[in-house]
Amino acid sequence: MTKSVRIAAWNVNSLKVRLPQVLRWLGEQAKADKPIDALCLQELKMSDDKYPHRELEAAGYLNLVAGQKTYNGVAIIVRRSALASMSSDIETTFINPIRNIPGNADEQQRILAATVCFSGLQPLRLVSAYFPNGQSPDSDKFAYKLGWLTALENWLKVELANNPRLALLGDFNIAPSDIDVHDPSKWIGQNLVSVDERAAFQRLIDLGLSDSFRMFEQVPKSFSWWDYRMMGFRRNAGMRIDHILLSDALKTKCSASLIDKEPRKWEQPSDHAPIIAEIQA
DNA sequence: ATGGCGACGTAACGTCGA
Repeated sequence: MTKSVRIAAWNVNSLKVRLPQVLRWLGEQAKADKPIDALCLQELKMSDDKYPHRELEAAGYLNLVAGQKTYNGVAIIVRRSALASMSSDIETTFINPIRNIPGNADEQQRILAATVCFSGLQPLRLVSAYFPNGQSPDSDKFAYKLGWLTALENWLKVELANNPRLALLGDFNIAPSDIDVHDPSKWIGQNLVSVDERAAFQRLIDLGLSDSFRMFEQVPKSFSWWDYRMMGFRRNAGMRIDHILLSDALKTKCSASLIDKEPRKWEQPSDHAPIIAEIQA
């Protein structure tokens, strides 16, 4: 019997508001016999003490959290029954956890990494990432974004050497190519698509990471984020800025990569859709 | 069409996201 896991990422834009949808999505995926074994969340917008451990544990998931009030905040959620040993202990489930980029002092909670051992699979190194937005190329926030990207690249080089089976999942706030933008002519040089950001994305690829989504045939105009304004979703005026990057060792094991637009259609949705990659043993 | 939506904090709007 072939063993596989589904790993996913979702920028929920406030877990306080979106918890019911996270639970619904996890439940529907499981019911459809496509359970999510690991879910990396971004933009929790809550401190650690507000995290809904109880509700998610009751649904069968264990949680590692790097929270922050108001902005940012990331988590890794794993399905207990998919683990190699059905632990209920966070310390033994999430091995070698890392919060933030080592050596890069930052108040903003944007990186959470841990190694997880699923039943039937070699250990997986999961990195839940919320890249800075950048606001606009002439802003201080953009300079922060570029500095952060360099720090990430330098850290991941080491992390990949130590953990060959690595997945980087989350909201990259970069549309890697013009086909990831609904109207590229309107976006030339702007935040999310600028030459500097795309060069930084390419440097991550050059470390030995692959954009799992582009390993498979996809329908044109596939996006992961749509502006709440201007009826962005209804017009499919979106961007593909959420990604699952896989190391070479995982790339060969990946059997599917997709964006699930369904939750974006629900009442009071996040502006991002969840993304999924399937990894075979 | 440069604001439009939505969440947050603090208490009727400003700030931020992308």
